[in-house]
Amino acid sequence: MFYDYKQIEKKWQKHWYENNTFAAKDDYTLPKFFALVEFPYPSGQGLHVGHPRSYTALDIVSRKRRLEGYNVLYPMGWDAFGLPTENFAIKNHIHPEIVTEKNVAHFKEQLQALGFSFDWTREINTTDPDYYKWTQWIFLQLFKKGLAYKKEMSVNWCTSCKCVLANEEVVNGVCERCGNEVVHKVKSQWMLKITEYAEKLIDGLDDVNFIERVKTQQKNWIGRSEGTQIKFKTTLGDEFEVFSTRADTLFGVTYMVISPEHPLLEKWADKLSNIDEVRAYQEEAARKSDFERTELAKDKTGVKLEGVAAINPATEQEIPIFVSDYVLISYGTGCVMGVPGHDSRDWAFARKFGVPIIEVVAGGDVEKEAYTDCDTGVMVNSGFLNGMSVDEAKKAIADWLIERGLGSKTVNYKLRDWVFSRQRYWGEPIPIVHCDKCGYVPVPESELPLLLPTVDSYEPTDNGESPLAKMTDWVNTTCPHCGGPAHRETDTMPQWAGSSWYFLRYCDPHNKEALASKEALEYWGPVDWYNGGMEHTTLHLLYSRFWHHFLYDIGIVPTAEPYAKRTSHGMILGENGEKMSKSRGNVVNPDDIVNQYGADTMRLYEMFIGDFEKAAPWSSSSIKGCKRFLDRVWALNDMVVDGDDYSAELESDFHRTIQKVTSDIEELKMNTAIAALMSLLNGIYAKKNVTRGELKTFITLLNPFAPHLTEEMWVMNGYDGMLNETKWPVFDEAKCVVASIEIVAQINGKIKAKLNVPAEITAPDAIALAKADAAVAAAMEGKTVIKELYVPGKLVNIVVK
RNA sequence: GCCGAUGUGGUGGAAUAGGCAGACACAAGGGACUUAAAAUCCCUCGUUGGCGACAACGUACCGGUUCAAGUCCGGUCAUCGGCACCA
Repeated sequence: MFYDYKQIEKKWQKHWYENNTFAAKDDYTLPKFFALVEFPYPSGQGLHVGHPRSYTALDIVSRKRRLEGYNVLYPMGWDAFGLPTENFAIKNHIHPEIVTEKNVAHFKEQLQALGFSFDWTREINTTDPDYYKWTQWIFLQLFKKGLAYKKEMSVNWCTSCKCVLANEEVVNGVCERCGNEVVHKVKSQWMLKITEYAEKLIDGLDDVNFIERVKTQQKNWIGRSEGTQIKFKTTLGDEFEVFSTRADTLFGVTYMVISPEHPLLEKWADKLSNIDEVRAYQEEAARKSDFERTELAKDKTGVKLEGVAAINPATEQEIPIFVSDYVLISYGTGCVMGVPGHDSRDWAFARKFGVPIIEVVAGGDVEKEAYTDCDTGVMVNSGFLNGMSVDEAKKAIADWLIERGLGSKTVNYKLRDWVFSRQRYWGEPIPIVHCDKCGYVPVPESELPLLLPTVDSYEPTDNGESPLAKMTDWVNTTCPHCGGPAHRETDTMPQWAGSSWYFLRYCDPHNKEALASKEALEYWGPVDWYNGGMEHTTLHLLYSRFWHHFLYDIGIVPTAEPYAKRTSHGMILGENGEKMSKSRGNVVNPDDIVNQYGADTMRLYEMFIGDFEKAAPWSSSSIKGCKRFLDRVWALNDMVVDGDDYSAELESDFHRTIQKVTSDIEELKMNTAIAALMSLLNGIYAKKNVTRGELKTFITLLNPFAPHLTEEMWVMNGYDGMLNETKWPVFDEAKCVVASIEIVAQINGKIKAKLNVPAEITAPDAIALAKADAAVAAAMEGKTVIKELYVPGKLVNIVVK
């Protein structure tokens, strides 16, 4: 009988949705499993075939865990604030709320058409005031603890989005989203002190089960480096500090460099005879965009300060000070010591500006290039450090500096504080009021949510203010503290705000009193398994870990780390092996696939496509194999014979397949799990019939992958209850082995024969059997046996000469 | 430049802990069924040589360890991802 996937899939999707079949239970005594996938941004383009790769994988894990008796929470929601919706609204003069609503409805329909077992009773939306009330509440807690602060600073400004960007959103000097130029602009911005959590965010990685590349990427991004902070006196009688990881090279310091933005330049201004030249250089540096700084900056520029010099504390010699933009104001102290002999940037600078190069670590040729090796060199020209290794010298010089009050051990991070303001409309209003008398005052918690007002135009202003700034009725308010006139903050939060805690809301999504009840958070937290894209490693994943650590510190959540386990899926590429994009014309639309092959085939194919963690190109012909497999499964309906047991010829195959599918799913090796099921099906076909017991196990194993087809077959064949309520099959280890196995006989590692032997055969018997084989005997003819070995279940190898 | 990953047939990819390389599929070729096509079913399918049972070679490249290497070690090349003047 023909398998009508369109009708069958729709039927079950409706049934599951109307009956809340996959709703998590509120019974907190059951063993729990919280599976999480990144909730989508509901764009106008609809679902991408990349989304279902992640969603299907954890859907499979969730469905299996339910059959194993877990209380599973597998939720879904909408990360709906954000620029594309706002830009669409500007262009078409439609309120972003209406656009969002429409997009969400479309996404939801598409997700349901794929048969995911999401708990739709817990659906959330970051733009819902009942939700963003708590986003604002968390911000206020950060503010109260001094972790949210406003700062006049140079920010990344996207000229096209007319909006500031976080450092993480600037890619190769251009805007991550639109690809347009990013320039520096001094603006007053809300900042979150993520740097205060740098250490905890590194240490926390030891307590979680994240795939290694996520851990290393986060560690590199945070960029911890240990070194020494060293004081240098100047000829003007004052002093300044530098940070160095190579304090051992102090005797080789022949100049200093300070960043063009450094405040010391102002302090020294009237003492500098070439101040005009310095000012011109500062202006030039400020004009450079990030793109110019990173792409064109390999050639060193700079100006020597006339009228001030530094004193090397080790040699007590005067050394020149330069200003140069290769030193960043935002890292370390904004000043560095120049060691041209042992740092390639300093070497290039020294060569260009004629600064002497001194060798202090022997082993290279500092006339030709900087010698940066720390492992093998020996200290020279370095007074009391001479003869030491680099490591010994680092310790000795640090002690020497500390004793004299000239230095301290310091740790620096590449991580910067998080720029949290956006001059845009479609985001959570920042719940702060500015009062001339009282400064920045939080909106009282009782007044949350601070609703986003309706505006006439969503267009950002050219002077860089949010469209909210034009809403004077809304902006002008009274100070919650003194009652005097005050105005509201008009910047909104970045898109990352709502997604930094959304998983907590799933635990208790309708709670009016708290972001979630304590009991719910204690039962469900932490997320047991979180799968998502690598592109979120240094953004969403880091931000949400930061917020969760903070919420832990103020006693809201039960663990410091939000996610016990993190895995990552590879991208699905276009058929030509390139990234899918409209401009390349290689986009595959999930709706078309569901229409043509059905959801079960789509799910199966996305899991069979290859290694889950690797990128894989879409293939419109390979998917046919998956459809063919499901058609063959359906055809089992006509092959059923009585019998609750496995047939003798397939018994061990069944046990081994259960074993393999069970473990493969947990390791996200879906492709080999499916291959095992295909092999088993081929075995059933060879036998030409299937017992009721065999069919039951087979469709239960296949159920997480192809839930509609298997549920229908379950009902058709009259098994008890529903398939989604049955038990996951168990295997018997003893029955996984077969009585007779095939081993190979090798001479000097080359295969000469294949032998059928009993599984329990002893080594001497196996070797004797091998020797009895004609081909083996022929190969041994006239040779001396040196060694004989038997690898149980695998092979016999006879070494001869 | 630094950090990480990857490299296997025409294609996607398999191969616990070093033990039959190419599972499972796709594509291709041949055959059956059919008026025909689609669908389905059966066979072949790493390369070279041979009519042939068979032999030699083969997991990016060079070398090493081992009875045995896709897998371990040293080096080289290529591709992808991340970071990139971070002192």
